[in-house]
Amino acid sequence: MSTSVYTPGQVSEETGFSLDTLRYYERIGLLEPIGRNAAGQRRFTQEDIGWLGMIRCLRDTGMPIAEMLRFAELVRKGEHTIPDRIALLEAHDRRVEAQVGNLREKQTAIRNKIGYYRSVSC
Amino acid sequence: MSTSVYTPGQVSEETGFSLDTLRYYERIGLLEPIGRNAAGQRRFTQEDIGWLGMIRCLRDTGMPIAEMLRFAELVRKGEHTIPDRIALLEAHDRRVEAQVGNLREKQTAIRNKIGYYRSVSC
DNA sequence: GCTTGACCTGGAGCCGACTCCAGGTGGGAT
DNA sequence: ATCCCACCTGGAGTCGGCTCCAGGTCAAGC
Repeated sequence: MSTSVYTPGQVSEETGFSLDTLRYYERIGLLEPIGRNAAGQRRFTQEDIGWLGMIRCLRDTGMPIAEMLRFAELVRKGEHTIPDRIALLEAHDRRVEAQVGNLREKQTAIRNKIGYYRSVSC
Repeated sequence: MSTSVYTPGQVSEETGFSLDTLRYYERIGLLEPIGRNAAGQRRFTQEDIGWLGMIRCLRDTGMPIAEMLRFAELVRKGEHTIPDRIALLEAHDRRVEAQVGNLREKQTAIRNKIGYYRSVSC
């Protein structure tokens, strides 16, 4: 089993994060220091990519970076923080739920507006 | 029928926009110039409040201010822009739909993660 | 053996959307 | 009368989250 690694370009391609964003995330500690080859270039592992997938989920659901940092720290501190991680993710899940609810509600209003415009213009 | 007006404080209370945000929106032209009393203080009409409700919907569903400005201009230009307004709102509605879909998808992943953590820690 | 292109660094810049500030005015309740 | 509080203005500041830049290093293909 080859311990395959990925170049920044490949990771950017795969995760949708820009090269700058990947470097930025490493700088602020959202990613642990990424491994390097002899020339000092980053080589991401499968695990890094998995973690970036998690980051992607949290970002896309509106979690601020500050909170993702807290989550990252919990992960680093080891297994005994799993209950805390669950709590954090559950709280976030509730916010996502609320977000969807709010979105749906506002969407209905927008659709009503469209309907109104249609009734006026026809 | 009294043409009732509202103070900035009341409008802020009712719409959830801060006083500064209300002034900001007027400055950038998202609100038309708000009426004033003798002392130069703003007095919002029911219509202003209705428009702010629309703004609230669009903001909360992620429309950038630049696009709300375009919409505001259409509204100002009169009835003949109604088809354009419909088009704009429909495009936005599609984005909202996509947003909800993405949110749901990511939420599922987060819930799976929670489930995984539970399976590990129990 | 040279070019090309992907990568490196530290630091500055940008963008959207507010938010705050200083210094000033006016009006209603006590 | 006086106090206080809500309001006013123009302009500066903040914040989150990237994004860009200059100047440099390697590696591989032609």
